Amino acid sequence: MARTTRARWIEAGLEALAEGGPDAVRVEVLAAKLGVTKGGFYGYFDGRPALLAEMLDEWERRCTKEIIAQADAEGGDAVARIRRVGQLSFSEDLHRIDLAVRAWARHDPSVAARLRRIDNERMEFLRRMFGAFITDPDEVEARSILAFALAIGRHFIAVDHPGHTKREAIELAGAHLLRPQA
Amino acid sequence: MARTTRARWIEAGLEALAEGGPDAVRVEVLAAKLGVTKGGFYGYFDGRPALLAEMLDEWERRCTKEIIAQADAEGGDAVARIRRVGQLSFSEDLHRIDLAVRAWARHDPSVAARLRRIDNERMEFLRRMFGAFITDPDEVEARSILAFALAIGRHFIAVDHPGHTKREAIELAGAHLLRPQA
DNA sequence: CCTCATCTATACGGTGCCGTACATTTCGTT
DNA sequence: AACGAAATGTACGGCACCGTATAGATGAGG
Repeated sequence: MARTTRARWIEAGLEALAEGGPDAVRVEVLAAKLGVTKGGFYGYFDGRPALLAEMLDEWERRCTKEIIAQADAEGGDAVARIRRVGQLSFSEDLHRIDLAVRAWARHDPSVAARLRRIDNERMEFLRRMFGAFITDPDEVEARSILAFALAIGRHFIAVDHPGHTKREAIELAGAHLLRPQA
Repeated sequence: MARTTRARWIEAGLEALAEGGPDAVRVEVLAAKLGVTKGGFYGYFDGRPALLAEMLDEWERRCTKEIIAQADAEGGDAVARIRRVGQLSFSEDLHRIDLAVRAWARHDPSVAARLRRIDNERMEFLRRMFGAFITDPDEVEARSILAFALAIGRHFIAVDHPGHTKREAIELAGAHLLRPQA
């Protein structure tokens, strides 16, 4: 049994969310993508809103559990850990969903509330890391925000960097933030 | 005549876009909001896609013409001008549309192309301004990106700042970027 | 092999929206 | 005041999707 499991619906939902935002998460469209009809869907979920809620649960789970734990566990100095978070927590695969959730949160308070929990955890992590080599708390806060804003903002900004690849340009900004305190 | 002008449809469209994204721009909904039926709409526009295109035209016009010109015109030193751009170009009213366009651009290449034009202009402005008191071009690029990312990213991040208001925290980050070169 | 629970396909009515066709109102012009 | 163009209202067919009902397929356990 469980030929089209609950998890597969959620996965397909997250994929659609990443691709086209919450409005692209349509039951019949997901069914088609899964190669079935929507017949079974309503056995698993109490309608479309229920699916959206469970998608958010799943997203939240992935963010909290897997990411920061992993980054913390592997050790290394503060700079190395920030770098790793910049590549894990903000890794491509998860990021597509993440960015879609952020856009979604801008006009849905309940999503915004969930995002706030996640973001506060990430921000706390950044503060700890910057705090490891910077003493001035205002400076820690400033760099933490800038690092966060860079990680998110870069995906919403469409600029060319004459003389650099986009990646190099972002690296430049990252290096600026990781510099020892003046 | 022109009781419900072309401009009113576009304005309502931009408002809906800011509020709920491109999927919220529905002809019949806008009509209701304008207190008319959709009867007249198709006299002005060649369907919904045409309205979306013209909305983008209007947004683009507002960004380019009015903003940077105004910021440049008023003069002042580089720091003052960056600050002004941080409050004009990134002013609340325009920003709501701006952010919606950014989210939109992530899954619509034609929108992304328009955004790229706009963002390159803004980035050029930032480079000029930072270039006025920083010599190292890599440093200029780094700070420009960070400033841009902060201006955009802060609206997609939902963090609390213990001991600060959000505004104060952003100010901290801004001050960090505007500091004279080490 | 048969049976029952589980999952799926099909069919249906309802809703919100698109775009068109045409009738109707409104207002400047004569 | 009457005309005609511009703007609007009304009505229609179509589409995509939701959620429900029900019948059929499928696979585990006897």
